[in-house]
Amino acid sequence: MKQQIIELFEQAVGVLKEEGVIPRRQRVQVRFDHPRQKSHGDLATNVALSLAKAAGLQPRELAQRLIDSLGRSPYVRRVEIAGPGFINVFLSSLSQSQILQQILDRGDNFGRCDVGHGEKVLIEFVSANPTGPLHVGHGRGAAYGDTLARVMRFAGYTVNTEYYVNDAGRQMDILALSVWLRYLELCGEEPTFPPNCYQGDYIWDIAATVHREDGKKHLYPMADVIAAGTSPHSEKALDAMTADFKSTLGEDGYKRFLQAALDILVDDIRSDLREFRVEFDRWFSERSLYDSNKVNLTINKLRQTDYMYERDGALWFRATSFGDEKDRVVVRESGAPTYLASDIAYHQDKFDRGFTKLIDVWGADHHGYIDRVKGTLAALGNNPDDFIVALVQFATLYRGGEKVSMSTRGGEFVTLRELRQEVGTDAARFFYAQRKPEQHLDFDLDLAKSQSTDNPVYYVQYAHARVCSVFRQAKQRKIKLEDDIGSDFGLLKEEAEKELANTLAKFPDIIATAARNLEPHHIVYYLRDVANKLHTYYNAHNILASESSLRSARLNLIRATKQVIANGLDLIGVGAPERM
RNA sequence: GCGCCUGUAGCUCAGUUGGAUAGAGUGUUGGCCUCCGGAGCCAAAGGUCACAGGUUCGAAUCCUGUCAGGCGCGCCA
Repeated sequence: MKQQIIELFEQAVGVLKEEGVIPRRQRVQVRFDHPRQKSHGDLATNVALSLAKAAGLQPRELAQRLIDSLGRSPYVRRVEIAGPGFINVFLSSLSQSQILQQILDRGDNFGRCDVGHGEKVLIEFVSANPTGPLHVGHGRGAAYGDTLARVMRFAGYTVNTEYYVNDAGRQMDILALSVWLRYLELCGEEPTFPPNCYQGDYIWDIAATVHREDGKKHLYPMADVIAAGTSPHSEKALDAMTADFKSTLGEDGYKRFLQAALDILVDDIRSDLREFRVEFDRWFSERSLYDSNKVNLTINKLRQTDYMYERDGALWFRATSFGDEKDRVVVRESGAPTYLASDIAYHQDKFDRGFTKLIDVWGADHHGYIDRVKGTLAALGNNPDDFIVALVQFATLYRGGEKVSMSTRGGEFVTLRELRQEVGTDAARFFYAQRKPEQHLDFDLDLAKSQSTDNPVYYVQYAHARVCSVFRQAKQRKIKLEDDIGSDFGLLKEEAEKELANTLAKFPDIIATAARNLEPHHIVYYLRDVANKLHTYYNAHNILASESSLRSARLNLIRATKQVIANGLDLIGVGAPERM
């Protein structure tokens, strides 16, 4: 509907251009928004204000000229000039009927639009190291990334989602070592377990699996593994330990522990996310980039540019040329590539696969990493603006008004699984979806858990269930619902009905805004608005008790409402229950 | 010290890319079911949009500076 009004005004602008009132070369973007105040009409535009200078006219005068050149439309009841030169448009009741019919016709597809023009987008999110279960911080990234993917798909982008599995590198060595040490304990040994190894109980579970399947096959004396003369607590000593561990067990032994850990941990993460209603199109292995030699190839390509140099035996990327604070090491003095090396290869690979827009969802603590990745991509000849990082701030949990303390280091954190079990997936996803990503999130566990009026999830779901309930009643009273198709929406003259219909009409706009700005939280606020309008209407007017043709129109109005709520909730990964 | 994010009602937060008299939820106070689900509705009260300048028809929004909080500044990821 809004689009049609925009076109109407664009034509009027065209006419004025013909007449020379507006300079022909002037670029004009007609925009309409929904005024806060009802007296300002259904839609309002500021074109006259923004073009006044170029036209050399007073804004109000230009507004009048525009209105004079306006074609007729059955959807427009009247237009007026207001304030400094706004043009307010009042829609006809026909436009209202039109939109309601459209909602019913399009059903699950109502709200779809094409702001994306099919652009190929790759959204990478979560990508937590497979070194333990996901915690509530990952949960926020998961909820945001998944919702964003759904919204962008709905808005006409071709979206793929990926989880980048960091199954290579130093952390993996430490993981495998941690499992082996626990395995030794299961074999009856008493190894010293360094504090910088992984402490979580799940390491025991993995070790137990290997122990059960392989027996004492991998039992070697600890002495072979502890490098002489180093403190067992330093990072360097840990590196020495992992190196000795690998040579002692050999390639096969090492891989046995690593793979056992990866299989269990990645599976666990996958099922955890699935129950959170988050599924990925692809789980991309970091190791595969090494196996296919892509890391080397990409680095060699970079070497051919002026942005790489050697210093202190290491290979550096000249990140400062791209606004980064300092240059960055890509290949260490030891010859081992850094995390950046595989990241360059991975992101270049995304472009190579034909994606033209890359969106990465990262924790806010990684923001210092953006410039260097952007820089490498630019150095490789890509447009750095096609690489977008959405930073997600951490969530702080509150229970009983108290902050729940969390430290990843000691393995003492609230897991996503615990959160799900405590508050449920619906509430958890709804709470995450409420905030824009860069906002700090205070997550009130008691509120999310409460099955009461306080909980905002129920407010929206209740509206949906309520409509379902009316239809159940209608059925019970043997009201013929077949007649509802094609009912006369012109009969809906109550203020509350117009308000509700008007709100429903905004849905496609909300989707477009959410997708364009990568801000799905708009949908949550919108749904609350829809629910409120529905509840208000419901309280003020009796639907089933009204005369049959009016009743039919009213039933279809709330049926359309139910549809919009269901569509919106689905986008944020929350269920729309028929009863509660 | 430098960089990024944040600062809006008692509390938690929106604010449609610069629009008209800044809005929700929650909390407080007061109303509303003989009736389709009261997990609901209506109303009142609550504001120096952190502060100071600037840009213009017009600023919570853009620019500069200051203050406060969070995060980051590794040949870790």
